[in-house]
Amino acid sequence: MLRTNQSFLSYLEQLYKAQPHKEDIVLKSFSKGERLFVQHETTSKIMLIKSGLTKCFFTEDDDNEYILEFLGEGEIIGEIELIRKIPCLCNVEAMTNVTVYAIAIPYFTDLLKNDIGLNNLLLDVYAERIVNTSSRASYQQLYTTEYSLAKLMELQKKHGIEISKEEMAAYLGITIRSLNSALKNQNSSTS
Amino acid sequence: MLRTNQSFLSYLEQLYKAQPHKEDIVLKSFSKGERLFVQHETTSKIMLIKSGLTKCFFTEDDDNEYILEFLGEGEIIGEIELIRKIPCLCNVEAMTNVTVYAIAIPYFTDLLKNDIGLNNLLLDVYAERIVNTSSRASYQQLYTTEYSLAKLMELQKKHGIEISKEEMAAYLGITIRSLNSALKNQNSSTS
DNA sequence: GTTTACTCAGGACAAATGTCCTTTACTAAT
DNA sequence: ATTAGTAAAGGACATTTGTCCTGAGTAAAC
Repeated sequence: MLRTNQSFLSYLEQLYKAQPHKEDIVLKSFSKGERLFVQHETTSKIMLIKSGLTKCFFTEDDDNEYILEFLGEGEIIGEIELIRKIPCLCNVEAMTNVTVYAIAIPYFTDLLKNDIGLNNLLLDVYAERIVNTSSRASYQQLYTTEYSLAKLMELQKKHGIEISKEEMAAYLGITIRSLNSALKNQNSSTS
Repeated sequence: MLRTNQSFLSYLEQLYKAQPHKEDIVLKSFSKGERLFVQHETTSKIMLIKSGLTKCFFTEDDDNEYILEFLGEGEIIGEIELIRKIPCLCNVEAMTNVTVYAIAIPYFTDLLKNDIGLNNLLLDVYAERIVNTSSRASYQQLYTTEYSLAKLMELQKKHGIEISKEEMAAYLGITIRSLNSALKNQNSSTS
């Protein structure tokens, strides 16, 4: 739901500091609302979030959004597209101000081929993503909206994150109208 | 939807042949209906499908099934659980007679640590899985059942696979009753 | 041939979700 | 203060999906 990865962050911090000319990995900032990646476009950098919160989402038919995940510190983005040699699968947008390590593609490709440490870190990230995505696909099909909604509210509370109603609906794959109904039901059953 | 991986298959074939005592990788067979993995149980082998077709699915509340994917030749199973150090995430059941390469865990762990070729192959598999799973989660939320159903029927036709109605419903995350309605609608709109 | 048992499709109705539109409330301009 | 504009909430109704159950069709048992 909200993914972070401290070990990947410190791994990259080391690489960043170890650079002689600071040209393969550079720091970049994005303001709230800016897009780090745009669906269907190609990218020239791989990024790893140093601070801040982003959402990763599909847009279908130009208005319908579907949020895949919220990504926080230490999450890497853009490398799947590199590995698969495809344009950006989805949009990544800053929900707060965000700083990232932006990694040059030739440098990253080289790491992929030669650094088993990076490979192991990536495999670990991917394994976790697959577990999460699969479990979520399953329970969004098998359980009620209210269950997923409750989890989302928990997340918001726990991390002090601001998630708009639009974003909640987009994460749950329902309309705002339905979200309002679900929220109403939830309140009436809780109080 | 149906995943296969020829390059991984030939990679493992080579490893299999290269073994001096044939003890780290052994061939195993499963009859139609047998389970290669059982959800929540731990496993002592990683497997790679040499021939046949399997389904990978969650069971919730002991009766409700949700099929994640159909896995064919060259697909590896059980390694995510090893990497994440968790019990089996889901069940894997033979839909036809199946043969697999069964790989000893210490041997596989060693490969993970030292063989960059395996790491690269796995990363490629994972990247594809994440792309597929994400896209699917998205379109199952945003599109109609009929759309997904049409894709499933295509798959069945294209590969000459037998998918029961129960399995279709489990893949689509709907009940058989709803599947019947969807099938009826589909026929009336097609003919 | 009749009966029993089992499977499967679909009818009847309930619950959930979506579409469309009205109401409400708040803000800004005059 | 009045009006107009805008955004959010929810009412009314349609569609989709689910639960429960009936009835048709088939196969096995007697």
